[in-house]
Amino acid sequence: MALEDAELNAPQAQAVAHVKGPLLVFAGAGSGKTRVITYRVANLVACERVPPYRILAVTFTNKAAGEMRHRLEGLLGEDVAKDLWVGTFHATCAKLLRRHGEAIGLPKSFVIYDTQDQKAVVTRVLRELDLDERRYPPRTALARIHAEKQEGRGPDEMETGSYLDEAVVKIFARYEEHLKSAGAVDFEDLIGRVVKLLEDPALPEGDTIRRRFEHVLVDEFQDTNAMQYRLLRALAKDHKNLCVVGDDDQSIYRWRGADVRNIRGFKKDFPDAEVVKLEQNYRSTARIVKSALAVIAPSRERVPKDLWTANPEGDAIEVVAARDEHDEAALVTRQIREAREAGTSLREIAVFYRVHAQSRVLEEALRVANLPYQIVGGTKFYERAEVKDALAYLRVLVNPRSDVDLLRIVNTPPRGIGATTIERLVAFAGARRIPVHDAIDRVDEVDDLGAAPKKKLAALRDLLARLRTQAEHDAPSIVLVDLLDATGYREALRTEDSAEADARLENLAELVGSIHDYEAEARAAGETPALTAFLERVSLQSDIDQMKDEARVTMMTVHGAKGLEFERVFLTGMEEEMFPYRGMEPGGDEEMEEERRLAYVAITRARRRLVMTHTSTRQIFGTTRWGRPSRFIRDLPAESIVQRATHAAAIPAERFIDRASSSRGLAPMPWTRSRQTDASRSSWRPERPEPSPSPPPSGVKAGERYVDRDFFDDSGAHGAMDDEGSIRRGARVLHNRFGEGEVRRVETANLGEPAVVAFFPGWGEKKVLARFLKLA
DNA sequence: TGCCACGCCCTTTTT
DNA sequence: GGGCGTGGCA
Repeated sequence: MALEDAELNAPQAQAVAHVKGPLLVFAGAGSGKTRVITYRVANLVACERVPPYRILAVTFTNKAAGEMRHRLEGLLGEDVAKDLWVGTFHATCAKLLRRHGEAIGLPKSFVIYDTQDQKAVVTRVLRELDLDERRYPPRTALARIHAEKQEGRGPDEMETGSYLDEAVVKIFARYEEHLKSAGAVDFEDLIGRVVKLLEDPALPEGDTIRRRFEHVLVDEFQDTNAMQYRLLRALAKDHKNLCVVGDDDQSIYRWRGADVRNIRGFKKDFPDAEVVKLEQNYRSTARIVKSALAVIAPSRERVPKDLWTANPEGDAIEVVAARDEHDEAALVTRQIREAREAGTSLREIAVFYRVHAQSRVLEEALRVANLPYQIVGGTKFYERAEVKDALAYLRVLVNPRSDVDLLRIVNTPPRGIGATTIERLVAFAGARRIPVHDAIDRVDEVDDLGAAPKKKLAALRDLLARLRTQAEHDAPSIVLVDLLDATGYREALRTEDSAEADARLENLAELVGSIHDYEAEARAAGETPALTAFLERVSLQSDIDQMKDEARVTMMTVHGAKGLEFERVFLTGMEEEMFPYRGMEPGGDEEMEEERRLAYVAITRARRRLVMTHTSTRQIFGTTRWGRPSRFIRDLPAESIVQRATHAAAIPAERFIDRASSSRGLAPMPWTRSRQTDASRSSWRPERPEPSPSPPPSGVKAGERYVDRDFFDDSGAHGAMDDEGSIRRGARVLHNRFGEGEVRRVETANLGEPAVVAFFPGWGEKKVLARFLKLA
């Protein structure tokens, strides 16, 4: 029976299983946080006889939700687990709104606007209000709107101080109008609308929802924002069975409204809450745990916790200086290869970076070295233009009022409906405050349109009507396939016959595949596949959810790594201004605190081996940055680390000699360990490089610094990589359609994928994506 | 109207 | 480095 499972008897899980009422669990990194929640849920069902459909467990990512569900299936059996409500904040709210949204005027077929869609709305609003896009960048306005909505304020409740604020209020108000008219919601609305349902005493639905859940459990509670917390409190208002699990040291989403005070002040809102601290780390070696603690310790405001581990000391953490990002990538690649040869599975290896922009060079190096990898995040599949186009068609079929979607496809593929026509149509719709689709229905009334455009618009209207009829009875995948043909979308790409078009067709095929997957899952769950459900799933899915458990190296941002763990972790770009990252605006102490917590998260992902790399120079965003080692490196305990430099970093290029002290002949490595004062620790001011002491002769002992020229003799690294038997200039290659050819140039296609220009006899020069080629 | 080329802009993290 | 918008040209 479930309760005999060894996992259920783990001490940390037992500690909280039977507590009633509000419960706060501080779960340190690697202390078995998810286990706490799953055990508690299992216990509620198995021992307390709580019906599974009356338990709600909320997470932040679909992946976390999926994992939790999976574990619960193991503990309780699929039959029982399927009735549990396990999902992300957003997915859970979407589900509730599908059921009860009509009470607050939300149509059943509402669509969810993602960031791109929201930006399109704001851009349109700016035009309508005749505001200059330069003075009021959509991004900024949108950021402001979200910040307000995350606090639960509408345009009327906004506090205004400046002239800019006044404009934002107008934009905000109009933005909301557009969403309402389109039958659309943004991410904030999903939460906000459910809060509205729950808090409005005039609505019976609030009580219905409240009564439905007897127990509410929340994972990663430190990342909740004001509205999410309000939602939780509203849900648990009557029974107070609210169990929150989190770690304030791992709060890394302040920028998106997360408020650490929710977890730090939980006890104030729920004075009778039981508080449990889980401080034993089961995941990492002692050296890794100590290093993580050393990095988080200087944090100014944290709930005191003593993370400890009974695990062995483990290997020293390697801190490696590289010359530049290519040198860094070569080093990482080399170490990954060695790890694989030593028997570590690639699925147990991860490469982290602070920002996506760092991934390209690393990716290139892994690809050339023939090391399989997956990149999590970055340009997302569902955000690719052709995929968005296809989804826009589907969404228009479901909800014709969605202007963003309609305007996206009105002339895609080109069907002779030009900018002028669209402008007049939109003006007509705007003046009457009706959706654009309705304006097309009444196209004859649009006086300033000529006969030809009217005819074309009418043709589009009829096409969409036909497709809509079909969508009512056919399966979503069939609708999509037919739609791509009926609209001429696929044909347009075929005719284009370029590498990019091939890739787009490929992506569309993948989209059809993902609908098939969805349909299979829906049928397995006993549901009829529906377009709305598929679209909702797409809107709420992130790349981290797509992560496959395959034998390949995982590359991701540190944010993406939260909640995951790997045997071996490479933490790259550990330079001041890269990590801690410094964006356009200077950033305050709060942000520095968050960077520190982010570093803590990164370090605690590693089970056994951790390598940190930093470079002297780095090309990023088109310019060169000179970086000094990150302050987080200097916080590491000397006895837990070993420092090295690559060969290239040890013999710096001439241009550095003036900057560093050339007499020593070493790359600048100003990393004498010293405890910083509080003032300099939390400030973004560039610190003075400390003078490097002369390098000591070295063995491989922790705490020492040395340059191992034999080990890191990668001076020929780039040349070596070219010999890996990969596609390069002059190589003979095979293509499905064009046959055998010779590579003329290697380049990066617009889609960010490696592409080559090759000469194929009988076809001439063709640009093709590298993945469609084999070596001849 | 549609295509292409140029130039300008920005540049974190994500449900 | 790259995405996007604009402007000129067919």
